[in-house]
Amino acid sequence: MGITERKERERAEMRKLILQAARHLFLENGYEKVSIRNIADAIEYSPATIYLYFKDKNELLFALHQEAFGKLIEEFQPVFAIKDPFQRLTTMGQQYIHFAFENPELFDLMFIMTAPMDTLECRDDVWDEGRNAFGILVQVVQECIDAGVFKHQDAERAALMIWSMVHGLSALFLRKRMMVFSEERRGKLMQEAFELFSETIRKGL
Amino acid sequence: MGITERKERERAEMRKLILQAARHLFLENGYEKVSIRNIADAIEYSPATIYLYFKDKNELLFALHQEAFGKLIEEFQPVFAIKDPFQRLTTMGQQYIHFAFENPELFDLMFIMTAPMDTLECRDDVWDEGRNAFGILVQVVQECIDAGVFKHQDAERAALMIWSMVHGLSALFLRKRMMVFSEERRGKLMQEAFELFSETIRKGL
DNA sequence: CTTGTTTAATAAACACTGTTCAGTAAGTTT
DNA sequence: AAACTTACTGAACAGTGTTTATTAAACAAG
Repeated sequence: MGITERKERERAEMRKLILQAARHLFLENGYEKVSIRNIADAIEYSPATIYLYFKDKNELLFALHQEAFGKLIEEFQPVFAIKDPFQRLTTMGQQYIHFAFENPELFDLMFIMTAPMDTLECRDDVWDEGRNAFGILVQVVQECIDAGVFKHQDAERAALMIWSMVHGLSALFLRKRMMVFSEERRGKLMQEAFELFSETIRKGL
Repeated sequence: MGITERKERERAEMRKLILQAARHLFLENGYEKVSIRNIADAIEYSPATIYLYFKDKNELLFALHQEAFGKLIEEFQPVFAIKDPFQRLTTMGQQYIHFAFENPELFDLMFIMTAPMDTLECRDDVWDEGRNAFGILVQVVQECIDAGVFKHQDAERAALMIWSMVHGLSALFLRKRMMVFSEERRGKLMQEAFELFSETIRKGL
């Protein structure tokens, strides 16, 4: 009876179709302007159909959020080829910021919006995507410790500190709080702040 | 002719009444669940009336955002009494995080939501509130430099680095990204990360 | 005091939103 | 061929921000 399997396949394909349309609209117009009806129109189905494949909009956003983590980790791959552990770490930080700049909507979904997190919370699940990505950072920090670049011994603590700095810089920018600086200075100042941070932890951590 | 002045006074009072109701509902139920109709109901006016006093919802949010900066700076006052400049700085950082924890909705309005910033952007104004608050930080950092605590000489650059770290920690928590850690460890780990940062800049900046 | 004019407030509508549910039509099983 | 299951949808519900024509009150001028 390959029939149940075919149905399952069709179901998975429909989910993919919905996500594909959602992703497209999302990246094109930004989250705020994408409604279930828009997605339904794009795939030429009724809005109600989407609810047969996703519990609600948050679950759909969560699925996109998962996808986005795949993309981030993919883009992280080149840094693992860098030999020097400290340079591996700083390049990773720069990559995080770069990802935020180049994929503002995805970054939002991954690290700023609460909506996708609510699906996790209501079924009190763990945030695997975040855990894994953070795990990578912890490992790179650990390698810096092992190489004697950092004197401090708690990799997780240090990783959280680094993540916070790099995330803060990105989030303040994306949420338009870099408006304290003139448009011309903004980019340079952010780059300088990041470099200052790198130097500071190299000397002081 | 005190008549135009009275009208102006009445107008200001109405604005205050709207903001008061909005603030109340906002803090009670969170931004997402407060509609113009809710506010109108609370003050027993028609929804359309609100549009006679605020261009749109964003402008209303911007007004609340301004208020919130007043509260933050008010709560900053005690730190200026601290003599040691470095301790003044670290206490300021802790105060920022504390404010985010205790006033999540206000913090959101001030530093995370884009909506209130959009009113500034569309009338290409400057973000005075952010400028002033950041200015305070820059000054405290400058005092650390002057006292010889930091070797690095660019106060603004250092201030942006510090703001980013402290903001990142707060924002990641408020937007539920501390879910990478178990509920028990969360608070302690954040505190430790902040202290590690303080130590690191004391030694390395 | 009665005009004419300005102002403040509103009811109603517009074009949306996420979500639910009864009903239909096709696919599958007996 | 009849019974059952599944996939899908139209229509509705209860909300959202915002605009506009209309009304009623406050004010100014003759």
